[in-house]
Amino acid sequence: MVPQIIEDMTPFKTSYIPSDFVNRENEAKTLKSMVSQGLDSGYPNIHLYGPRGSGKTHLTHSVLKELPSKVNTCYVSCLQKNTQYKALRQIYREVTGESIGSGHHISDLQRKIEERTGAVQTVITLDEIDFLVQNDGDNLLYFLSRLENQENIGIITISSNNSQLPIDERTKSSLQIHPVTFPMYSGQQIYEILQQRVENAFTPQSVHRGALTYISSKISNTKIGLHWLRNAAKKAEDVVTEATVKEAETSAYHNYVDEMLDPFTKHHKLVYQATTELIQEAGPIIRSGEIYPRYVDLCETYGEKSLSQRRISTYLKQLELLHLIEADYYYGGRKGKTREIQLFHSF
DNA sequence: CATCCACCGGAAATGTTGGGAC
DNA sequence: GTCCCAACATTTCCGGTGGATG
Repeated sequence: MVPQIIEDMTPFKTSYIPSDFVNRENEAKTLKSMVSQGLDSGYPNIHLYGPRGSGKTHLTHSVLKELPSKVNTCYVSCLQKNTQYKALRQIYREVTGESIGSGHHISDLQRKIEERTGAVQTVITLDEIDFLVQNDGDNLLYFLSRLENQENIGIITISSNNSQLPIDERTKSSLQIHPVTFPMYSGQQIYEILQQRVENAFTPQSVHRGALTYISSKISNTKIGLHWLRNAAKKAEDVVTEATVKEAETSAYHNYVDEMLDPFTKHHKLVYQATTELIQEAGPIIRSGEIYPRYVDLCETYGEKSLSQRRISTYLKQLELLHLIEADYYYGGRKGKTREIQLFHSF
C-alpha cells in the first residue's frame, strides 16, 4: 500500500532512473562522451568503480537508453550470471530475442554470439563483475576481448570492490580499459539527491529538513537512503520528522539487506543470519570458524541440509563482496589461518 | 628454532542435469 | 530411448601460512 504522503511512488522504485543525476554531472558527461564516441570511431571498454549506492548502475542504464536503436545493448548482472556460460546466454537472449537452453557447449554459444555481433554495434554491460571473476576467472572477458570487429563492441564492467579488473594482465591489456571512478557521496550530496526524490514523490512540506539531514549524516549509499525514506513514510502520519526517521532506521537497513541477498540462495541468508546472531551475542568481531557450526545449527532448526565448510567459506567471501560484512584475513600467525569478521561499517 | 594454531583456498572428484546425435 | 558430453553445484582432499610460544 502506498503511504498517504507519497503522491507518486515511482521515484522510490529500484527500477526508477532519474532523468538528471544530481551530483554525478561529471561522470555522466564522461560516460556519455565515451559511449557516443563509439558510434563512429570504435567503442572503448570502460570500467566503472565506486562504492555501493553511488550511481554506477543507474547512470549506465540512462546513458545506454539514449543510444540509437541500431545499437544493441545488453545488461548482465553477474550476481546470478556468475559463469561464462550463463552470461553468454543472457547476452544471446538480449541480442537476438531468442532464448537458449542450458545444455549446449560454451563454444557453440560463443560461435553464435560471434556471428551476431560481427556486423552490429553492441554494448555489453557486466555489472557486479567481481562475482563472475571470482567464480569463473576471466574466461568470458578473454573471449569478449578476442571477438572480431572490436571497434563495434563496447564492454562496460562495473565493480564496487576493485578499481581495476581483477584479471590476468594479458586479457586486461588486450581489452584496453578506461577507468571511471565514482567518488563516495558526501553528506551534503546525499541530502540533495534525496531531496530531489522527495520533491518528485511526496506531497509538499511532508518531509522535514531535519529528517533528511539525519539520514544524510548517517549514510552515503543512496539505495539505503531510499529504503529509509520509504520506511519512514510508511510510519509517518502526515509528516516525516527526524524522530520518524530514527524510528525507521533498523527496518530500513533490514530491507536493504533483504534486497541485497535476494538474488542469492537460502544458504547465503542462513550464513548471514548466523553471522549477525554471533556478532550480537559475542561482540563486534568474530572468527570464521565460529560461524560454520552456528550455520549448521540454523540449518537443523529450519530443516535444511547443511553445506560443507569449504562451500560456506566462499559464501562468506560473497557476503564480503556485497559489503554486508568486512573481513580481515590472517594467513598464519598465532591466530592460525582464519578471518576476523565484523559487520560492514561506513554506509 | 621447532612447533603449533585453525582454516584458507586451489584442485580434483562426484553427482546431477539438459541437449544433440544416432 | 540410449549414449556421450559439457556445465555446474558441491564435496573431498590437503598443502600451506607466519607470528607467538616454549
